[in-house]
Amino acid sequence: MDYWFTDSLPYLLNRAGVALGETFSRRIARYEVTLPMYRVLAILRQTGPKSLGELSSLVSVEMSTLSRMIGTMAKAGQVTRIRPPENGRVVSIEITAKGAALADELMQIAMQFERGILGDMDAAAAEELKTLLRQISQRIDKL
Amino acid sequence: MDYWFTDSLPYLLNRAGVALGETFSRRIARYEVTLPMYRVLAILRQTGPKSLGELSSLVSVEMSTLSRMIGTMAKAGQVTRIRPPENGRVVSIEITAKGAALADELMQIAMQFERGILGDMDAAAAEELKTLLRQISQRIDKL
DNA sequence: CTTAGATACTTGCAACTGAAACATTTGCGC
DNA sequence: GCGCAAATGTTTCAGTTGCAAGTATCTAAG
Repeated sequence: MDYWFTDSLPYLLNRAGVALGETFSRRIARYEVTLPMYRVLAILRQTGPKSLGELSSLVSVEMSTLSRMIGTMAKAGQVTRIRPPENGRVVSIEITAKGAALADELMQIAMQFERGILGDMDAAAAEELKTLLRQISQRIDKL
Repeated sequence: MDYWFTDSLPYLLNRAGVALGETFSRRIARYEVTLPMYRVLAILRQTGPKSLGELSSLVSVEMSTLSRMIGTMAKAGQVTRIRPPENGRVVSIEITAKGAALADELMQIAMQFERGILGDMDAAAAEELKTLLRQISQRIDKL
């Protein structure tokens, strides 16, 4: 056997991803925001309004789940749903001032968190890692 | 702002992980095994019996969830629960012959899958990627 | 030997999720 | 323009999850 499961890419990726997610979730818990919610806020903050479908694929969350999530975020005053007149099927999600402020605060935490993880890791190695991760995502999409 | 969310490590990691997981799940769906179940089978197959707690941390699944999962896997005849006489608190999970055969089959698929993803990627780069992922998991555990 | 506390797992319950059904709007072919 | 298929979200419902409480076993102190 030349295959060792715990050395496989999906295993290592999942392991690191779950660990990162759990730890970061704990760090932002006091803001009453879940990790997927933070992702939505960060993306809206940095790239402007998005439709549900776009958001769904950007944050890797099922549209039905996301629809409900946006509902609670709207109730919390972090985002608003807007039906653009030019296309009544779409729902454009926009971040509010309150949501933007929250996003800024959380992204500060995220920055520190990432520094803590990458830590003394070689900056070039970190960039290489990210490039490989992007390649993997791309490659799977067209698999 | 020197921070770009969609270039952050947790984001890229999650994105790649979800994509990998979804695609692989679809590939093994016809065996009536979920991805976490496959992980359990693969680990038991390659490293022998494990307690629930050990399995839980190895596959990054909550113990309560895992306990129920092992229940359905036991019903399906893939694993057995054993109370070792020397320690009655622990439950030792062992893979059955049927489970082992299934694991072997699924790991073949996983091998092909991984080859498909890494594809033409430089073998050294892939190894580097894995090393970094291991480092990240370790680093978070002691964060 | 008894009992308090720790460990390891299981189960009950409320909350959440995903797939499928539904609703609405748009665009296309005629 | 009219009817129908496709696109986009929302809602429903059955199944799943995670936390907290419960159970069983072990360890150790007195």
